[in-house]
Amino acid sequence: MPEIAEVETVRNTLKMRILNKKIVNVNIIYPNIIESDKDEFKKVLIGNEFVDILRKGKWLIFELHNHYLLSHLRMEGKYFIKDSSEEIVKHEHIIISFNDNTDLRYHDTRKFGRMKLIKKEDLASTKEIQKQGLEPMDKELTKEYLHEKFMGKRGPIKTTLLDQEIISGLGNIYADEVLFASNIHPLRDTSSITIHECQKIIDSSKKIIEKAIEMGGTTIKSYTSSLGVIGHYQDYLKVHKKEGQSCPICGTIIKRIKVGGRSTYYCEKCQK
DNA sequence: AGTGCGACCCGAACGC
DNA sequence: TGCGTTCGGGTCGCAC
Repeated sequence: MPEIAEVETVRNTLKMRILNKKIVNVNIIYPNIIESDKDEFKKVLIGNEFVDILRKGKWLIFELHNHYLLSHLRMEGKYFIKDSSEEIVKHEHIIISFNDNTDLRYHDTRKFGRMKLIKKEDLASTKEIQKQGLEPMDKELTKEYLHEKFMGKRGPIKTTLLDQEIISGLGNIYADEVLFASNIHPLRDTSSITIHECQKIIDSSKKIIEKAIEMGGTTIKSYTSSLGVIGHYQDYLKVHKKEGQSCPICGTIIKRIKVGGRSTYYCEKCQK
C-alpha cells in the first residue's frame, strides 16, 4: 500500500526513466481509472512528453507541456516500464507508449487508483492538491500548528492522523507506527493530545518516513526488471500487522482493534 | 460546519 | 475439494 514514502520512491525512479521522451500512443484499457475526459486524455498526451514529476502528499504529478497528469496509486497502483512488444498482462489498465519502444504501464489489481488531467493554471485550484496539509518533512510542520489543528478536533487521534488535510502522507500503516513511536493510544481523543505529544508525533513521522524513503531507494534496482516498486516497510514495522506478537519494547502482546473502520494495532502498555 | 459510513474493487483468507 | 462470504485499503460523496 503506497504511502508517501513509496510514492516518493516511484517519483524518483520514474524520473530517471521517462522524462523528455515523446509519447506516441495511449491505450486506455480500463477507463474508470481516468476521472477527466478520456478523449482529451489521449489527445493531450500523444505527441507530448513528461518534463518533470512532482509530488504533493500521496499524489504524483506528472508535468507535461501545458498540463499536469495527477495520479493517485491508492492501495495497489504500480507503474512498470516495459518494452512495447511485451504482452499486456492482467491488471495493466493504462499504457503510455514512448518513441523508444518502451511503455509506462499503470498496473492496479484493485482498480482503486485514479488519474486526472488538468491544465497547468488549474493546479492551485484543484481540490485534490489544494486539500493536502503539511507533510512530515515540511519545516512549517510545527508542534504549534499541529496542536492548534488538534484542539478543534473530536474523535480518535488515529483517525485524525489519516486526515490528509492536517498531515499529508500518512496511511493506515504508518499511522499505527507513528502512534507507537510516540507512546500514544490510538483511541485518545484528538483534542487531548498535548503540545509535547504533538512534537513526538512530528519527530516520529519524520523518522519513520525518512527511513521508509531510504528503504524504498534500495528497491529501485528491482524496478527496472519490471517488478514495480514494492516498499520493504514490512521488515521494520513494530506493531502494524503484528497482532498476537510481542511488543519489541516491553514484550506485551500487540492488540488489534477497529478505529474508524480501519484495523489498528497497538501496545496497550507502551501507548497511553 | 463537522462527523460517519457506504461505495468503489477484487484477491486473499476464511468458514463450512 | 470447492463453494460462498468476509475483509481491507484511501478517498469521495452522501446523510445526518
